[in-house]
Amino acid sequence: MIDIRQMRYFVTLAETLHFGRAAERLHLSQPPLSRQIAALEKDLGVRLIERHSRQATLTHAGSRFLQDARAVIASFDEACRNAKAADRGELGELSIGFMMHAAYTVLPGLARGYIAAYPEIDLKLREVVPHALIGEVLAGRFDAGILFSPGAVRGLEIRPIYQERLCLAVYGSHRLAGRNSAGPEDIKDEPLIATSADSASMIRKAVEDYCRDAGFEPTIRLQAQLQNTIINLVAEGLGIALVPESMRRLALPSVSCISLADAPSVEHVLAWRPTNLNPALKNFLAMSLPARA
Amino acid sequence: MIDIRQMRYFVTLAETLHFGRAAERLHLSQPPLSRQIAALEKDLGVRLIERHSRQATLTHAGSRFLQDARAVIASFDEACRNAKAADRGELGELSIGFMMHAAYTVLPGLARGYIAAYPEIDLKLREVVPHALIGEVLAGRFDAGILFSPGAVRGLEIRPIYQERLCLAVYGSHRLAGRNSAGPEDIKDEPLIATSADSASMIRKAVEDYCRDAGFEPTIRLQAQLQNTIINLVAEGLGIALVPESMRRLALPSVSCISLADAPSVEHVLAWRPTNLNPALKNFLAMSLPARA
DNA sequence: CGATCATGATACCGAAAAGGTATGGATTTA
DNA sequence: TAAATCCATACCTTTTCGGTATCATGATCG
Repeated sequence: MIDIRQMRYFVTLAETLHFGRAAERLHLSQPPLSRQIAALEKDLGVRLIERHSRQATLTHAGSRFLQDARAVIASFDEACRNAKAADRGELGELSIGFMMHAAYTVLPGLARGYIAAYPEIDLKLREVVPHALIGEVLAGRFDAGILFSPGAVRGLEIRPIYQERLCLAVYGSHRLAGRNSAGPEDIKDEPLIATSADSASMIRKAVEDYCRDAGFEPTIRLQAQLQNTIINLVAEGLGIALVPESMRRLALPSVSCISLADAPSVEHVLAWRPTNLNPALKNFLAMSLPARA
Repeated sequence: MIDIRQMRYFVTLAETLHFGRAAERLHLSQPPLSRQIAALEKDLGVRLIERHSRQATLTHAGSRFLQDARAVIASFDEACRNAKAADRGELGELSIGFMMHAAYTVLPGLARGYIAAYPEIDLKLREVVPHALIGEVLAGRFDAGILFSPGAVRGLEIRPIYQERLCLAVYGSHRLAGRNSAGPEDIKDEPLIATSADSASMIRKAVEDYCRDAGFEPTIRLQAQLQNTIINLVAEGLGIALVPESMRRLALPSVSCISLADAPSVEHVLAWRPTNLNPALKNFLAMSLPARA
């Protein structure tokens, strides 16, 4: 049966039009080359090269076959290279699910760095509401997720990549609006706006712990799912809120963010299934280490 | 070394994810398949398939390799098919040089028929002034030429494909203008417009022979290279001319073409080098036979 | 929990194929 | 006409391939 080796032989022969020199270039003696070419022609049922006493010439079929064989060999070699590249995690696909907060903190740098280092990886990024993310990663719909630390989850490996402090968002006419910093005592009797426990429970928990450590229960007036909503409601004067510092970016002019003494913090983590064999994931994880600082 | 056979094995294996069934489909027993896959993986330095006790799964590199291998195999098989098709003259290139007259007679039908029968042949048609055509065919710049019969030419095979009669082109106010037919006696003392001997010598020769057979020498007043020019000069009343009947098509309204008794004729021939090995030429020649009538 | 089954790997053997050396035949060159 | 060039062929050795038999490892089932 015809194989790629015969194609390589033929291409070299076609380039030299000389059995002896082609064989030499192939690190082969001349008779095996003659035989392989003859076998190739026999299997194809087509004469590819015309042997004259002085110099050989390609037949029309041979010259067509030369074109095609070059293309086949190139794609063959590329297939082999691609397999290795895919194995090294330099070629393929990597899908990352992330919660919205990550878009304001670690995601941009991480994605930029990864794309620059692995341009051949098709990086798919999709935002997912935080509480759905763990399930999606577990189900294999994402190679990794960026979310607030959910504690230990069976079947997931988790690594902190970013620690973010909360700050106090107040509306312009609020009594704290001009302050540089605030402490837990300042929010003791303030009605707070917070995320519902099921959407971004880590923030909610951090807020509650912060208040409890100071000896009181927070007064949650309003619950919203999205941080944008919370900021908006603060702007409308319906209450104040503890929000991640990165949310400053989407704070409206009428909202000011005040640093908190001993500010509570929430942790961004990477989560992935340790059984995930996507080689691209390894590189992504390796790259996410230096970015930790 | 990796070869295309291992790729085929791998593709089948990847499609079944089962060594036993893949081997069966390949008309092979299972151990050789296992060994070939192992060898493939070893040569690539990449694990392509994960063996579990219940079912095998592709690694990421394997699934990439599957895509690529399919493409390689397809192009490999196509290269082989193409070589055969090229050898049968169904794929490749065929260049035909033709004199202008052919565009009014045999060329359109021939080209249409050939293109319809051999759509994968890149048919290159180029008009060439008649007296240059023989040289170009001899030099190999055309696979064949369509021209007036030049008699025997060393190194060329020649085959008549069309016999065309000459007719008499006269201007509107000429005394013969109303006639249905004419004979040699009618042009005895007429000043004729003819092609120069070096451009379309066959027509010139046919005209001269026609007159000489009737016992007189033609009076050539004007010589032109192109038939269009001749027709134009006739229209301008500078003389009358014997032109191939197909030239009626480009006759101006003021020119009428009159049939000649015992009309002289010129022969269109195909000319090609018998040493030309282009398989497409054989088919073209075969096809030009039925068109002879 | 042990027997059985399914699945792929390994060991070993004979057949096929590949490459090497020596040489022959045809044609060109000196 | 002798020498040289070039590809084909003959023959041998080595390598590779596929086949059979068998083993190791988990999964399945009574």
